[in-house]
Amino acid sequence: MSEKQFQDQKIVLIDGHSILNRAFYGLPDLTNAEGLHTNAVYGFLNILFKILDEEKPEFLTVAFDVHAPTFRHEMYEEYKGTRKPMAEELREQVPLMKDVLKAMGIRLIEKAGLEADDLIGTLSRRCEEAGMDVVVLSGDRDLLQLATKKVKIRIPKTKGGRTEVEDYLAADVKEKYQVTPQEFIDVKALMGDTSDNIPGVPSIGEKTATKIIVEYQTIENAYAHVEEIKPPRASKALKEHYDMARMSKELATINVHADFPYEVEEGRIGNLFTKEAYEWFQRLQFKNLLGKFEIQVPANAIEDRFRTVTDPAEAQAVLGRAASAKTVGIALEKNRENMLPLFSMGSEITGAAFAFSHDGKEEVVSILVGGTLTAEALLKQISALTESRAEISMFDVKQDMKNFRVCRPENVFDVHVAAYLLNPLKSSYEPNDVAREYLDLTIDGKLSEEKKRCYEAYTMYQGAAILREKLQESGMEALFDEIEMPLVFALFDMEQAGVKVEARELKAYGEELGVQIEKLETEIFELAGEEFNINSPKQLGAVLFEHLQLPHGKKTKTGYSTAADILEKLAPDYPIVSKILEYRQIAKLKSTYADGLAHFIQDDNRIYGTFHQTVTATGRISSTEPNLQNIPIRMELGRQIRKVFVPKEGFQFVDADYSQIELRILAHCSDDEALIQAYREAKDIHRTTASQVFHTPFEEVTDLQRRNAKAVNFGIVYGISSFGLSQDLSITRKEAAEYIDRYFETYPGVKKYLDGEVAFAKEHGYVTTMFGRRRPVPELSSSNFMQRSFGERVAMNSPIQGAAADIMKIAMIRVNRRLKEENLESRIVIQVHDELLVEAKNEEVEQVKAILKEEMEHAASLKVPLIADMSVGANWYEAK
DNA sequence: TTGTTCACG
DNA sequence: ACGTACGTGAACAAC
Repeated sequence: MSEKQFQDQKIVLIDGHSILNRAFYGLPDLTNAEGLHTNAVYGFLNILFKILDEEKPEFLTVAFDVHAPTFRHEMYEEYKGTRKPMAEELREQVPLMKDVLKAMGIRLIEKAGLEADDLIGTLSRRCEEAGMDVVVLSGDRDLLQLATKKVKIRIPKTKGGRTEVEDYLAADVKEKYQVTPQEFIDVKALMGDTSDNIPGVPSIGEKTATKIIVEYQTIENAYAHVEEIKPPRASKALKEHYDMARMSKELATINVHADFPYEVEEGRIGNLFTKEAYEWFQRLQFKNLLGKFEIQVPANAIEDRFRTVTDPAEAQAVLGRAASAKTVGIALEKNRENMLPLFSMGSEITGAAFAFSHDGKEEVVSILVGGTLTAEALLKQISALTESRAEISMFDVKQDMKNFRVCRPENVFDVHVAAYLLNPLKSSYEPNDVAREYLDLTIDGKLSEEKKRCYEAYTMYQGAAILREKLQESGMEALFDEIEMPLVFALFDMEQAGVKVEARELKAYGEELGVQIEKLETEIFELAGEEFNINSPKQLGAVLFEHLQLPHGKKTKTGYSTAADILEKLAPDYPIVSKILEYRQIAKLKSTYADGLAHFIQDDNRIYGTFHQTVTATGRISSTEPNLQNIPIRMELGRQIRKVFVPKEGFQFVDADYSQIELRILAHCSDDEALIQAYREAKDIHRTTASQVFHTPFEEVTDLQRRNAKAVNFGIVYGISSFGLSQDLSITRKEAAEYIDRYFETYPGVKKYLDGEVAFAKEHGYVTTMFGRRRPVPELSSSNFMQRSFGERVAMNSPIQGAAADIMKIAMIRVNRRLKEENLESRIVIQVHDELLVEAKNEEVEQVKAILKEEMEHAASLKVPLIADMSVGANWYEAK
């Protein structure tokens, strides 16, 4: 190696086994489709890319021991005599790792008779002498002895799921361990290291070892002054075991003068993202990492068929052919970030891709706005296409409607919604996920925008047929066609309507809360005798349960629980606790509702929230930005906020909510005679249950008995457990179990039904609602008791909660349709699971009430009556 | 980002 | 012996 040839260039040296080991224990078990374990390889690559990104080195080499070492973790277990089975899952990833690194063209080094430590030590020394900057990556602190001014040791640590890296130059070692890297060896020689089979000197630990070396630098020098060493215990130990210390030092010293051939140039980093690497990443299903590849290896030849068109006449011709196709996949691109719904007409289309089959030939065309083709013209052409008889397949139709007002309910297929129905448990349904999962088409890598759009359109085109078939196979085609797709448009209308909010009154309400908060704060600090952040569970826990010594209840992972149910038990005895509860309540109202809602009020005094159709596991709708489904009602102070939700001038609110829809569904599905009878006779169901469960005449049921029975009824719907019920009612588990037993004696059909659902779920892996909606229950096959119990509760709850959601969706579609067909100006503005809020024109109120009642009560025909209660008011508070 | 708390059905 | 009621979303603190 010629002198200073590589001056100021940088090399990264990696301790292969050690990093692989770290990655393995830092990540949950991952396997690819073939069942290969991949977590260690995946973790290694992530750390590798992170380091390369930060260091930007010219050279890279990964060192391995020739024989896979017994991993540190296992040796420790062995030493403790509690050895666990060999981590075969890790062992099998070693050759895999090497293959992947080779595919990326990375220099590997391993030498019989030399440990990776020695290879790295020697290389780091040689490279430093060649004038290079050296970065050593290892999970092992032994390598700290290699640190110099130019050799940086980097040690990745997994901290709460994320990897952080500790960096050590020579000075950093000194700072942290009080000794130089060279002296670090001597410290270790004294203290020993069981995991590395370094004996050390008995009775000398880290503290004493460090003290001795700080004073004497080496064990040899320490031995020369052995009589002076304090404490006497250490002095004696060193005198007796000096040989051991010398031997330990030898063992602990990394050889930096090993003899093996190596040319720096061999480690030069080339293109890591080779075709071979891409294939490996695909096989191992590292889809996040595929994005790093510049080159796209086409999964098949479709990309060759992509075309880009910018000429208006040609665009017209393409869309003309599309209009006569059976199905057209469309992907639209807009210019600006999503606008507020009210002004969304301002979004401009910048391009669109279309995929379809014409005369037996597939076309995938990207049309670009610009030059002679205007946004307006393109949008017009697209509108004409959506008016044709072709089935239009898109992703997230509601969003495209907001941007461009395209599509008709009659001929549209929303891939997003279809993918959700097929598996409602996923957290996202990106077009690329759909392509990979259903079309076996991996779309990754850095692609031009046009190509991305082509792929998306192609996915929509192919996806429509494939997803439809899957929906049909799983009995959800009618649910999709008759409920979910029409609902897209009902939700769109609802979002467009928005809801009016009195901004000034909301502000006044918030200010009033602010005054109360300040007052409470002062009082709490007074009672606590100190000031602290009441919003911090950690600080609050410290004040209550440590400083003030209040009896604490259960603990959370991070400390004492300060949840309301714990504090409520203390409130009667400690005034500070009830003040805190009050503070919490009011602070929540101010931050989340008063201040939170104010953000969303537009210039027209309306709030336009988003209602999501593809979020919940059960089929319910969810609401965000803001969440309009959790506006306070239970407590009077919070309930006041509903007064700021108002209908516009000349309108009133009509609110309609289902009466106990879930219990009625339970009655229907379980076919339980007594429950059906009770509902048919329009009896007070909680009182009836109380009367039966507590063997008390109907007329003599006490309020407490009724309240308890109500909790049991709720519990049944949630998938009852005696523990849950006992918590809710503050009774013993035994008593709760008795309530449940008596409930099931009263309603044997319910017991049979719930058991049946669990059995079905165990056999098939999913449950369904009466409308065919599925929810997978993977937890049921878990070996973990907790998980499995959760699965059982889910199996009992989902068919009921899901059916209620289905029924409400049907009602919404029909109500919305009738409001429009009957040319009314009234609109649904909010849905809260079993409740619809309608902004109704004064003259239309009676008609709206009739429509709501009729459509809600007849949305499904059950064995018991379905009842919806109506109420009219000048704000949401009054209309409830 | 993750955990805790709490608002709703 | 385990440690829970079912389904959501937002604010805040702390890592």
